[in-house]
Amino acid sequence: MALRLHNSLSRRVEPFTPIDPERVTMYLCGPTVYSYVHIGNARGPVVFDVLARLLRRKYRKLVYARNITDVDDKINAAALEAGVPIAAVAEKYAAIYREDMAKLGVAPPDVEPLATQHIAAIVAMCENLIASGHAYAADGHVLFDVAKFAEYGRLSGRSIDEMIAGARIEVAPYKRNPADFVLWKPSTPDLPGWDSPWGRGRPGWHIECSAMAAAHLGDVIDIHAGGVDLVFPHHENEIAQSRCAHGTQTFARFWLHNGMLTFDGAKMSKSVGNVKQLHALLEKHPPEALRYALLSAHYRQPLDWSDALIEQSIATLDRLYGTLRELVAFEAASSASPSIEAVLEDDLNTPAALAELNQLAARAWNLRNTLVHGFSKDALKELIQIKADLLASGALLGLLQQDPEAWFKRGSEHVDAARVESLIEARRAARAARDFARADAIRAELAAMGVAIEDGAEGTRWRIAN
RNA sequence: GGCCAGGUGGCAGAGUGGUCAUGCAGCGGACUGCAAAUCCGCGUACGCCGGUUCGAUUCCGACCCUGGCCUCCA
Repeated sequence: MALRLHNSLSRRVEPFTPIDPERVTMYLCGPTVYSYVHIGNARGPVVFDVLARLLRRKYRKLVYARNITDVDDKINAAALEAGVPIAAVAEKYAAIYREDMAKLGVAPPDVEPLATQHIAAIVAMCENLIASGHAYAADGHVLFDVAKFAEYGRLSGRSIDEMIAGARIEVAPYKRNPADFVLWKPSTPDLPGWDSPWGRGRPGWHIECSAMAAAHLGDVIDIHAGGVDLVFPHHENEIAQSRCAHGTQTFARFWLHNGMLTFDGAKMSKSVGNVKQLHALLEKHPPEALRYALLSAHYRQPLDWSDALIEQSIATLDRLYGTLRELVAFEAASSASPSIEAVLEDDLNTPAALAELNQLAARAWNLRNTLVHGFSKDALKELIQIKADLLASGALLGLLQQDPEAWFKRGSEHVDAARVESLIEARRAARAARDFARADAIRAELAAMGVAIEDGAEGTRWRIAN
């Protein structure tokens, strides 16, 4: 089956074909590193990580770029407030971002460009746009002249007239047109700045992405992704800058936009104040459950974040890892082609993929039970195939890759395993002696330690209680 | 106000013109000393009103409601 993706440019699902199948290019707008990100900020990186995994299976080479915006007014403000150098703020939160993404199972992108390392390219792009008449310098600023780009507004489906009519911000006097946006702006001595033909200054946000995408992926890229809240103005502006600077008919052939995470009935955002910080959630909950939760809805749909969603994700992973735990004795077959690939190729339908994952696990469980009751060559053959499929499907989603025991004993560093084992042995002895009061007392003691026990045919095993 | 998405069973959430999503929770049963875990079984879901159709949750139209963008934002 062929990969099909929803393209925001056409507002429909289209067959995806890269310009160069030997080198597929994808860009995702990364974070501005001025503070901790919230869980909503992780949705794009997670769902497009699944897309990256899919593309790597299908094509020989993918170049996936996810930038870091390390020059921004918010960073300046955070540094001022903390009384530390601006670069220190950016470096600190960029490092935390990388760590937290790794915990979520997000594979690092092929390139992670920093805005501050592309200043020369940004300045060159501004000069280029001025030379071609698409931008103008005014009052230390460089502005993009939206009237010079006929297709401005096409992605977001709005006209320049509407934008002007709906403008709620005060229009700066140096703008020719209220919709013109900043490519370069002046800096004061206390703020980061670089020398330029227009004086010492710093880049506007939109042009950073255009410059970094061009530097690492080329003038025309296959896929550009980001949150749906970036469609306007950020992505609209990127298209305008890139196409005009490069003289191309296309900037990104496919525009992919993930829906918003909501919380308390509204989009999760710092300005609304209804945020759940990713870093804090990772300390409280199994990271894999957070990833599962983020994949539980289709990426273009809104997803309401809640404790119940996390609990449900943990419960489902318990079941899946519980099945895998029963299958450790069976060696998985090799070179599996994940059966969930087909649904993922249908515009990244991760909920359907998760449903298939559960069905695979159920099938594996049945086969395992069949084998327990009597050896069957066919059942064994199918089981090792399904186990391989389950693991390969999980790998495509970035799930189920840990040792099942590690899942059930996560966070058990605080538990004295030797003591748990000796209590389990004492309980076994009490039960053998039919001293159930003592056996139950031991079970209660274990529960107080945060340990849950499961009696099985082969004895008792333990796990960390949810 | 303009432009976009949506409204599916207790909850989360796919999908489809006419059998089944899937998961969580719940209920009943098996197993267990009792639990837990596991297994088996169960529940007349598609916002509202019209239309098209032999048949619509699925297509069309109106209406109601929710969310997003229009300003920083994943």
